Amino acid sequence: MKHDLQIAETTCDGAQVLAALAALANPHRLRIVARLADGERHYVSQLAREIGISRPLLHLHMQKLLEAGLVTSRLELSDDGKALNYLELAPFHLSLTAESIRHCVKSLPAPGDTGE
Amino acid sequence: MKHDLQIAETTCDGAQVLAALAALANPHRLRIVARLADGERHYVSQLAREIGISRPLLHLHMQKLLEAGLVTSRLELSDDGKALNYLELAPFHLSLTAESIRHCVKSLPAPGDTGE
DNA sequence: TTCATGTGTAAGGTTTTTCTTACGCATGAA
DNA sequence: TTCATGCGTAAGAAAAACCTTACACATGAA
Repeated sequence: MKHDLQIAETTCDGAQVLAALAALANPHRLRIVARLADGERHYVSQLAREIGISRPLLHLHMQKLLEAGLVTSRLELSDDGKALNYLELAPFHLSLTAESIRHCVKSLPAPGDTGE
Repeated sequence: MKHDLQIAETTCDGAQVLAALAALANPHRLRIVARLADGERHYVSQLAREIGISRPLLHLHMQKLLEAGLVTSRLELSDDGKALNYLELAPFHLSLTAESIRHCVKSLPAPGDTGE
């Protein structure tokens, strides 16, 4: 069985939780995720039109979702030879509670720490 | 029975979800929440010392948590007459999935909309 | 070739967030 | 009074996020 990206439950990597939160804390990116969850397949130019934002802007937001691991991308060749970049949701479940936060904050680098 | 601030499950106010995400998407604020969940009571000057940040900085982050409704504050008078501002966690449960996001994005104002 | 489609990214400006320093005001104790 | 504690907030710098415009490259079709 394939597991979802279970965030903040058992694994509890503070940095990962933080990345997911930052990635989702934006209206455009929430809309992107929402679209990608509608059962259809979407490539980036198409998705940009659907959401009503420019392609470079979508690319920027897409990048954050990719880096957080919430979205994956796959380049495909269409029938007429165009290279289409299809986006897919990485199934995730972010479950946050004061208690779960208390737990996963322990794995956060200290305030002045650079993580080295 | 008193309910938690159930975010993104049934209520699904897009703006509220967004506010909660933005409020939590910061390492200092995660630490604040974590501290407030340790069972002790904390007033702001004390909390700032515990976390290791300046009081004005804590005040700033505190503000975001207050506005998102994740934290409440209550002014109390100590035995020696000082006014202490005690912070408390509003019990919350943020459960986010692609599907739940798809649902609550519907209640988000349109991209160019100012919400009026 | 020219056009319409797709891909990416760099440069620059605006806006927001983040943080520090410096105020001002109140209290009780020394 | 002076000091240590608590409270809040304003002003300005620094950093990060956000967004637009413009570029470069590829393909198939007209």
